[in-house]
Amino acid sequence: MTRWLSDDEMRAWLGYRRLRTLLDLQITRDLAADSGLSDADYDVLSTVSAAADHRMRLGELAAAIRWSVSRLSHHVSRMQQRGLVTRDDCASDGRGATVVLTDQGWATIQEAAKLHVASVREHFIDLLDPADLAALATISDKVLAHLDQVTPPDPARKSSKRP
Amino acid sequence: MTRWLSDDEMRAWLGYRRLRTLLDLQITRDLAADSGLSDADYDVLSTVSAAADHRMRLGELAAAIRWSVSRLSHHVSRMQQRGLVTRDDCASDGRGATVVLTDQGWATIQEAAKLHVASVREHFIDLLDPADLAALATISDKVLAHLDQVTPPDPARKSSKRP
DNA sequence: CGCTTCTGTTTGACATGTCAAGCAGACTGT
DNA sequence: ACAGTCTGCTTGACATGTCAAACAGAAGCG
Repeated sequence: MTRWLSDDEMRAWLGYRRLRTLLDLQITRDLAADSGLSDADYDVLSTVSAAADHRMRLGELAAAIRWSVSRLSHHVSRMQQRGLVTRDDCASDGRGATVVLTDQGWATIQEAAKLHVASVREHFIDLLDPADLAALATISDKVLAHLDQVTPPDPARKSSKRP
Repeated sequence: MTRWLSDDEMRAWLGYRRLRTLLDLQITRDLAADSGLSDADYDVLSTVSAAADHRMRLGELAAAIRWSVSRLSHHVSRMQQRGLVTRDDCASDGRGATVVLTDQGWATIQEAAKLHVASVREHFIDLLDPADLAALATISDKVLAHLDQVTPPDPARKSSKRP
């Protein structure tokens, strides 16, 4: 009954799996060594720094980086301790919380971004030729299009399969 | 100074990043729903089940799935509680611990594997054509070859860069 | 208004991962 | 054989992630 993976399919799948494991490990390691940031920190800082005024509603931010709101709330508390961000009340909504980059946070992410790009180039992008990059983009487009259907990014989710 | 990513490079990198995030999420979700296993559980069970006699030294197992020994030790304890594996003394080395699949563990992984393959096909492999699969294998080969140099799989590691 | 319900966020309890000891059995050289 | 060291594993303290409950303000409605 089960359609097992052929050799080629297995090679692609295991390749992806191992790539994911080792590449992420390496990039995380570099990031920590170079800038003292975790991947999580980097995601938060880079996303907020791209927003107008370097500030963003907590919920929006969580959605942007696909985290649970609770995870973000905890993590922002920790980053706040370290002086990277601040929490601010939201003018238009009394319940709201706004995450704001501190000066230190801004300085940190600017420096980190440079080193991070270097790391990404060294361990990934610069190893690939244009055809590889194009193929990768194609692959992710295909898969992401499918996943967006299965689990809509935000509208009423009813998980078509696996109830 | 910094060589930022071009549009194409950025597309490939972000595509990979998002792919990794969402695909893993989906597959993890399926695995939990279908078989009550976490990714971690699956890695352990499938690796041990592939070994002779369904048993494996703790250290070897840790190396095979690229975990720290400590992580594995903790996790095996939890899986032991759930009746999926057992710990056994090692005949040839008094310090050694051997992880052994229980009957329940074996039954579980066999069932889980079927559903897992289906999930991998549905959300990934079956979405790609042979050219995509080949490209993916090429990409991971290139990157993994590089990473193996930077951080040797086990021999004396001296981390050439970033001291 | 005053109620009910909804929403955005926080919180606490608990699961899982990491790091640095701790420990006991194996190995080595004298 | 035995002191010193190495190895394989376990443990405990702590960091981070998840889930469900608790809240307070916003919204809709009689």
